[in-house]
Amino acid sequence: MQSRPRTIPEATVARLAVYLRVLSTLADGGRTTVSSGELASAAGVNPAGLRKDLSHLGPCGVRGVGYEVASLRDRLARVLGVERARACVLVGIGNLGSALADYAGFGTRGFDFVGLFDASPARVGQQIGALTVRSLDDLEDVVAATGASIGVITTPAEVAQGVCDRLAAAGVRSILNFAPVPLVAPPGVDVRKVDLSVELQVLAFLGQQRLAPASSVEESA
Amino acid sequence: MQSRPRTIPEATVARLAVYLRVLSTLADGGRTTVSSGELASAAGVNPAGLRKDLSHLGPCGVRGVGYEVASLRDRLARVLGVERARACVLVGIGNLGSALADYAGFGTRGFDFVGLFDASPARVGQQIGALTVRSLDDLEDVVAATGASIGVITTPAEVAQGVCDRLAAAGVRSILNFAPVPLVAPPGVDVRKVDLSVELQVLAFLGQQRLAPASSVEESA
DNA sequence: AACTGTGAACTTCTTCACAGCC
DNA sequence: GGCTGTGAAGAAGTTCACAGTT
Repeated sequence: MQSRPRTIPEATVARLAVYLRVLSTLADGGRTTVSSGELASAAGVNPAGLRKDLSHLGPCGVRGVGYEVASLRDRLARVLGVERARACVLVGIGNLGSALADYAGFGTRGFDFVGLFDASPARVGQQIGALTVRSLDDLEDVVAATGASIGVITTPAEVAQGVCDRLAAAGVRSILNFAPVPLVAPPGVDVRKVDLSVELQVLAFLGQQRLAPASSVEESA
Repeated sequence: MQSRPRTIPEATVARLAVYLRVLSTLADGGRTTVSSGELASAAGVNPAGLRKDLSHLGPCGVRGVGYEVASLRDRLARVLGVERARACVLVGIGNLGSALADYAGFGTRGFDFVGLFDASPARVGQQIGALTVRSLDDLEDVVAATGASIGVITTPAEVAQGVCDRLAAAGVRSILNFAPVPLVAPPGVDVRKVDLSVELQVLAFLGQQRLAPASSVEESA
């Protein structure tokens, strides 16, 4: 009664989200069909990998022809759950938090920010987009009232674990953490981390490693 | 005349940056030695994996004892190149760009922002931290004058490729791209991408997949 | 002829288990 | 005894090559 494997690999899910974006652009441009090669090149991946990614959803294209842009787009949107808007709360309204709260990219992809929170009285009351920053004291009430299932943490590292605990206890099931500290959450709560300074550091290291391939990793004893 | 392999895997480099941060915190707290288990737990990784990561640098610890906090910290800092400050330019001073320009985490990790650029006259002249936003027209001059080797792109997707081309032509060797579009760069120029809406989408999908493990990936035909 | 879907080879990353050293 | 360093096993992800379909 079920032909597809139930789980899609994480790496594939990330690429599906990229394909969805490319397909939306193509559809807006009036394009009706596209081949794996063309789609892969627009998404920055290998064509065979793209086909393998799509194969997790079952047959998506027509052999000898390619993929139908609009229907593949809709299928990806359905699989990724873009249709049903998911309520998100964001804690820590510093520079980064403000940027994310205002980031238009989220709204069109199924995410609906329903609460912005900060511990600092100076921040509370501030208006960002359509929302007003609220006191961290209101966190549990808002999560309960909105049924928010996703939380984003952009606080300083020192308080991130405490915020994580409160989000999990309030019923949030998925947390995106921008604070530079690993968080532990109870079973049933996913945490995903984005570490901006690590990204820069990796980039810089790989660049320097590429430039000096013949020398040892360290030159001093 | 060279005992270590010349290349460190990318996944390992990312974790080394995390270990460095944890070690700095431990050192500031007065800690002198630490075991792989403790360090791994603070970094959110498996102890055996941590030891394997460190093994790429050669022997780092003392068997039966552990690692010396300060010396391991210094060694990681040296390997990752934190000592020599690297000049970075940032293009696209919207909300996200402003947040990154102001992000204190970069300064302490070997990155020195030397130029902020935006195409909009309304942004030019704005003060962020110690820097003034400059016109995009000045990009090549500033890169040449400062020898910047790293560029960060936080522009809208439509102009990101053009900015990438100009950065590469001006001599930037490593680019961190926050625009939601894959960039192509000439050989010798690394591009690394951070896609915030993909991160949220993956998080949301994995959460929903975990909640519905028994049902098929899609329920409608 | 063109292009998808997929088993198989390959590479990369992670985890394990234990030898070696303090 | 305790902990590091590492070869070996295992898991995950990527790429290839081609069978299958229109």
